[in-house]
Amino acid sequence: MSDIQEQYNHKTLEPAVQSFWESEKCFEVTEDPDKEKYYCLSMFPYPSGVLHMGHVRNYTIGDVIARFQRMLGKNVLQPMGWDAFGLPAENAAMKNNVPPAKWTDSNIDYMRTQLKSMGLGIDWSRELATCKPDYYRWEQWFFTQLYEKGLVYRKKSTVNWDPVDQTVLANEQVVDGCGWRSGAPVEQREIDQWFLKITAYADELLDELDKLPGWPQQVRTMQSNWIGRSEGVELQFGLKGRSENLTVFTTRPDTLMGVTYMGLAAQHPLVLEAAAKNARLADFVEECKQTKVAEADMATMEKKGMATGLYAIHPLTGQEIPVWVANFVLMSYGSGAVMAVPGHDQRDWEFARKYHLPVVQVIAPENDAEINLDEAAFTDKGMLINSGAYDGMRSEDAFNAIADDLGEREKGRRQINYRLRDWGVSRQRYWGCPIPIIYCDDCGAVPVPEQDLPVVLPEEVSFDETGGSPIKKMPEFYETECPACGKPARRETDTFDTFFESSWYFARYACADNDQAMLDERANYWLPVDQYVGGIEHAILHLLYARFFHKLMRDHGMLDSDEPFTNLLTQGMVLADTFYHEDEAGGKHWHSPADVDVVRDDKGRITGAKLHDGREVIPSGVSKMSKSKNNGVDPQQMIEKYGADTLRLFSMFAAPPDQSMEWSDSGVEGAQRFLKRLWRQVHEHVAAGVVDISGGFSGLERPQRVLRRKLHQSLQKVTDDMNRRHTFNTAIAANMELLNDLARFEDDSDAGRAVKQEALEFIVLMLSPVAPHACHALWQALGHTDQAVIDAGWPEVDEAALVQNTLELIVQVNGKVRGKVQVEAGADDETIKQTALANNNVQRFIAEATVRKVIVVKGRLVNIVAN
RNA sequence: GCCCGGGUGGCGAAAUUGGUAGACGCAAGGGACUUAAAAUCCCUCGGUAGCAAUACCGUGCCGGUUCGAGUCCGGCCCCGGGCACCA
Repeated sequence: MSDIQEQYNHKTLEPAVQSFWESEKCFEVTEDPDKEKYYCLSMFPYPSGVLHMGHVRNYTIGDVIARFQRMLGKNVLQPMGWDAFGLPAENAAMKNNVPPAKWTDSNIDYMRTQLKSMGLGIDWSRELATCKPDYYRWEQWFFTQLYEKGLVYRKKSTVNWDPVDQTVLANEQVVDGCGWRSGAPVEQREIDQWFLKITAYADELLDELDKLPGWPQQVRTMQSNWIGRSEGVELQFGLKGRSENLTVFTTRPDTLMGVTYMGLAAQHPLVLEAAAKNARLADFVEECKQTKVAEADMATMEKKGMATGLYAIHPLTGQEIPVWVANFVLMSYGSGAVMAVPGHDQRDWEFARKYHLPVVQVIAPENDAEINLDEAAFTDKGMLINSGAYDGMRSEDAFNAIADDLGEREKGRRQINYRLRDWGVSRQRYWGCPIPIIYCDDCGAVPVPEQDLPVVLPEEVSFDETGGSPIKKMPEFYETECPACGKPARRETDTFDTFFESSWYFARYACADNDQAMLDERANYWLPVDQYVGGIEHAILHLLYARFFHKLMRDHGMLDSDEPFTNLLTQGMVLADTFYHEDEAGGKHWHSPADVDVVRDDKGRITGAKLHDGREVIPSGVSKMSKSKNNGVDPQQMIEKYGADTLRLFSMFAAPPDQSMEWSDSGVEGAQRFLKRLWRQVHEHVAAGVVDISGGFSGLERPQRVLRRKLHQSLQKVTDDMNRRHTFNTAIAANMELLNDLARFEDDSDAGRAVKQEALEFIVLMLSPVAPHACHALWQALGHTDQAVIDAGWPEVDEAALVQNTLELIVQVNGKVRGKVQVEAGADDETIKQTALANNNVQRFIAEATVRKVIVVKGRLVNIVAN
């Protein structure tokens, strides 16, 4: 690496620097008690085939942070692996007739070379793939441990069923209510599935959100709302002529006297019993099954119901209340029954209006506000009316009085409820980790004993056209013996939700080579992850499951920490322009931005767009890069054309990491222009010899002092941007500004060249996390031939260089800027006031008025209030 | 429908704790260099008026708090993410 290239050429530079890092094992790390550790983790990719720009953005952010922390002297771990189980492999298997394992393996091989060409500082010795038995055996083992602890159970739950293909469909595979392959309307079907008791950890998962100041507030809020802790009352309504009760939960017991009907889920046993004797009700129950199992669909569908003929008994008044079946009540949440208060709940109100059920007001506003229950429900708290003994109480007092009265009569009790539901982990799919359970006619469900693990997923399989899981049709897989009694038994053919694998991979990286245990003491050295980086779309599910799993592993004695990720950065999406043309039938055909030239007017506004062959297409704004809009940009082509440094620089410069980022070809060219300009300026400087600046700076002339002050101010800002704010776009902009100043700084004196040497060195150091290949070479060019830039420390601010003698202040009159004044740095408020009032333009605005007040904001501005 | 974000020049954005709105970059226009092109360098660049100094308007919409609001508060509109089987 001694030959310095005069011309910037990423094609020779980048592979050379990458092989230096590889041969020197620069990023392979071990536990070092003498150094502060820093674990920087990016969400691992699904091996879909090729890297996309979302990956590039994610891994560049992670790499910039990792490299910056390394320059701060920390022992930095940055690992990588593959979230390798999942649905796309099965789809590809059917489309291309290749087994998912083979498809996945070759995707991993290709994507690994792509990642390496990005120049990421990754410790590849820890690489893992979740589809390998040496990984998933441990989650099978852990599942059996959780089973023994009672944290795992089996219950019926609802899935999307394709009645033609006779398979379970993922929500994604249901398009407009029909199976995407068969086109048949989907039905809900209840099947036995395995669940993890995440609700047992609901309180801790909620409370510890407050102990995660390094997480974005929006993610904490979303998780908090998802867990949805609410305090209310669980109460029983009797049933006329029957012995059983209906149990419901309400957060508004103060409205109990306003209950006018009850709602039951279509799958509720009482409804099914009634439907057996009532054909119309049976038809309605069938109709309720014709819906996709997704909350958004449930919430937006037309609310429908039907009377069951049953009557509930009000627990306090003894009044008879009609029991309805309602399609929006779900059997799988709570008890499958709700009490309806149409006067004070909007959904109940709409249902009541539709079916002419009575609406009773039992809460009145505490102020004299007018309300009209013919227009909408009144959902605020207030004063009780029409509620017998409770009349005149405020909602809060009535809550307690009614809860107490229900308690005394043994009809109810206070209860904490969660919106969070237990985690269903069963999937009726092939390409996943087999659930280690054996079903025996005599012994029931028996966990696979430790010595028989792993249950290996057969990899030589073929799919039929229905897309059903091949192992469900493979007796050689599912026929086995009961581990308890030895009789013939059947192996579970469902696999785990792929969130299972991604819930603990961050811990496995610490000890991926251990074939004796899931985790070892090295996990406690590296965990918790200091910085986690990934897409905002994972704000709830993945991050909540990973937090839950971490606590499970802690409570199993494998980890000491309470939370897996100390700091979280949620990156925004990558967007690009879209273009289409319409065919005669009105169908849209999307064209890749790479095939389109935009047409602009003389102000640069886009007025139209044309394909390279001249055909007109319609610009349709920006949206997330996707196959459906054909607006993806291939990172590999970008790396070949411009180099990894340019691609990294552009993706960090175009927007702050947590915002969405718009792709721009000319923006990429701008990034390359800047790198070339830096390259040229460094080489022009060193052509006259490198300068030794170890002796420090003294006796500088004013322009030299000004440049040096700007340099150290910029360093201060960039350090804060990199460390605290993670606004890499403004860190890069500050370096661009510096380089602009430096280009204008023409001073070939010894002192001038020393100032320039320092500035160039700092710029190279500050940019090296973003553009590590170019900065590696430039650091050598600047005379550091015995030290790689990754081993150079982050530069330090010279406080003496920051000192400023005069300050420029803004002068406002009534909040509007009217002038600028120069004052001595130490000037007192009175001097500042007088200087401001003396300003010519300021005088114009206060001459005719009386000065009422003068506000001096130190170091910033003076505001003169006058009228 | 529910939860969470976002909306600033022609475009991506900046303004960090309520204190100069538009840093930095892209696009565009003008110029230098060149036989020419590319590359590079210099200048202009929110709108209106003005030779200019400067003035008025301007951060999705309506209202409020404040000496001062892109930033805080209330109400709306639009766009995006998530909603438990895409990952």
